[in-house]
Amino acid sequence: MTAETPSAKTDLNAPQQRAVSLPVTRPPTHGLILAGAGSGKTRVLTTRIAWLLSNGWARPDEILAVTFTNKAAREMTTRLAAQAAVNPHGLWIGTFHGLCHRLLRLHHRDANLPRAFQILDSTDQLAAIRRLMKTLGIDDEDYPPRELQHFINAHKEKGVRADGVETWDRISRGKAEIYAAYEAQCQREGVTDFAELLLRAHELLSRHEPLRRHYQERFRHILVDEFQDANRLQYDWLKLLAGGGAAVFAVGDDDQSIYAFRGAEVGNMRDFEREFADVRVIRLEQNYRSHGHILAAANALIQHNRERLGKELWTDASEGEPIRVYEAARDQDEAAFVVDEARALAREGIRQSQMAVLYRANAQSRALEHEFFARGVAYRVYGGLRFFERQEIKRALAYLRLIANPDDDTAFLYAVNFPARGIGARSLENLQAGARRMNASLHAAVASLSGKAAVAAGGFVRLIEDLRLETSGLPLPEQIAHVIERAGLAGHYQNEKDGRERLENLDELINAAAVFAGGEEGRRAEEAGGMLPAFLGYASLESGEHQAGEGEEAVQLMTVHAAKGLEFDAVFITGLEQGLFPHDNALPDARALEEERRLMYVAITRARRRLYLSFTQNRMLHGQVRYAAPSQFFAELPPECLKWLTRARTARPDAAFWRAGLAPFQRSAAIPESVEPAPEFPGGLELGMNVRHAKFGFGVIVDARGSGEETRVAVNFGNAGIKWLTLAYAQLEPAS
DNA sequence: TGGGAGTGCTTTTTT
DNA sequence: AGCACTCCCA
Repeated sequence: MTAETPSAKTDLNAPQQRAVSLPVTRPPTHGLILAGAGSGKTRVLTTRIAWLLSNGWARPDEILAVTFTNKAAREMTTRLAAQAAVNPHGLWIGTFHGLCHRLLRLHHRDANLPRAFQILDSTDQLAAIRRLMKTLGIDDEDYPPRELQHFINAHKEKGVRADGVETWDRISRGKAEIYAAYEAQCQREGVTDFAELLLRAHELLSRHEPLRRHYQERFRHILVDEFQDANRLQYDWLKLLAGGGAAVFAVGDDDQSIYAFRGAEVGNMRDFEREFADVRVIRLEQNYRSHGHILAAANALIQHNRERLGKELWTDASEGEPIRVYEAARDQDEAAFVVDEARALAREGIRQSQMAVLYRANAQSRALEHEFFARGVAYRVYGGLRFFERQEIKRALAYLRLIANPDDDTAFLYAVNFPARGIGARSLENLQAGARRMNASLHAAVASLSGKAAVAAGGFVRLIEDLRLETSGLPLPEQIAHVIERAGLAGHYQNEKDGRERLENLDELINAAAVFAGGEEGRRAEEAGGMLPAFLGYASLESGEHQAGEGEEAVQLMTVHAAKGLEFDAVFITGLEQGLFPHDNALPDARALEEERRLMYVAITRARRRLYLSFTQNRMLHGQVRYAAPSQFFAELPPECLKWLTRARTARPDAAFWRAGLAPFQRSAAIPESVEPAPEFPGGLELGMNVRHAKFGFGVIVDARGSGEETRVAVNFGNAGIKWLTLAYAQLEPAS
């Protein structure tokens, strides 16, 4: 039976074939593969690698494959391993950050880093900045730490050190000074942050000629996934590495660029074409994933963007089912709808793990989770609170970090008085002052204390020293288990009322360490002689999501960002309300709005067969009820692709309506809580209807309370805000 | 010093 | 709503 069918799945189409077998020449021919959603991008990448290897064009160690997320790197490794005759172990496959980390560990001396240097995650980084400002005595009113964090990272991502920052006034000079002080602090403590990994690795290679030559000559083929997400520094890093004549094979889709907010520059794709001598551009436009209606909707939507390289997806597949649209009164109802449908789909034979519920922001998951849980439908949430970011995990890691590197002040402060050992704020202030005087770490400054504080802090220093001695030579999981016990974390959480789950997580940490130590990275670290630092690095770079529950049969809940690169039989895109998706922050900015639209494009193209779009009239967010009109994206989708499960919103707001300044996601005036929601209200009006008011102009009815003559309605008038009006007096007219 | 109550801020997205 | 942070009392 199967032998008769031409196996479209294993054969490549013509452009794919051209990409995979792009000739290997000298000087090199580079490839820029513009690969639309669902056009077989990952397959082209992995097949290209297999092709290079099996035809003898390259040895495994001559290949470098870079991705942006750990998930993508794992995926690529798995798919390569599945291709016969390819042993993925010799290859360097990883994220930009992971590879730079690896490079820096190997050459920490040349990079001017201590052997056991650590990586601050964004929370740690913010804490470090706050601490720094305190030491410097800088008011955080003048310089909000978050802003500084962004300032520092943005500059690092452009490859700019503190001494290269352009300043023009007092504030910018101040920021540059703090940046410089932050660099010095990190250097003294032996820590890096995410952006530092890239910048440091770039500097290492650009300054150290023999090393640069070594890697330039080693990597003959550099393959890049999701190239549209590269920031300036990452692009420069590639350019540097490829400078010795390596062939670059970059795959990307400008329509799926959704990380401009953190520095990704789609412009890199144009620069690449210009700056690399011989670049072949190949477009992959045939979509193998989605049914016709879904693809048509995606195409129509993205056409509203102006800044595009131009590309239109097409498919052989039939139109398939229409996209179902559902309007709910509130977020709970939306969640109930999703769960109902998920169950129905399961009865039709779609596996739960093949269903995804997507949302714009993590905060939206709560209502959904609640409903899934209450109805006993298996689900799994990605993102949100990551494993390695949990409080108890960070506490345990802080002790481990101190064992590896006692100068890590961030870790010191996180561990020193937890569990409580009588080292309070006062002692710590003294300690920090001492450290500053001595220009030394807190750990080193403990000797400068006197009195009771000296005893307590000295005890802590001794504890760290003891832990180091007691665990040295032990296998990693046992080291961690010992630290958890001996540092008092286990005891502390045993006594805490909801400490059970935390203890379980700590066990999970030991587990994760065992897995790490047994895996390839662990083996590599073993050889390099630094298992603990390597594991700590891994913990910083890896969110730890795949640790538990991977591959379980459950409905997948995640943000749209997290869904990029994945595909599902059935997809629910929820919270399609103006102000939420697209998000408020993006509305005034045309470029940001285009990014929101690309995000929506990514969301739509995740679906193979079935797609649901849903929105609510009001939603509980940040503890407040907010009201909204349907997302403007509804007006950008072809009506013939949509099937409204609730009353069709024919009165779609047109462009002029939005321009009129309706800001539909504004905070409401207080709801009259005591009054029941209106069951119905007179005058031919209803919820969601566009109306006109003599004084306030156009608006949308977003809520109604009371009955009969007492009926009051909340109308969102955009700039004028939300007003509660008594229907009997307000003289509202329906408007289209 | 440490815990409990009170206050204000968050949340867009992630390595 | 939840969380971090501050303030106040045992």
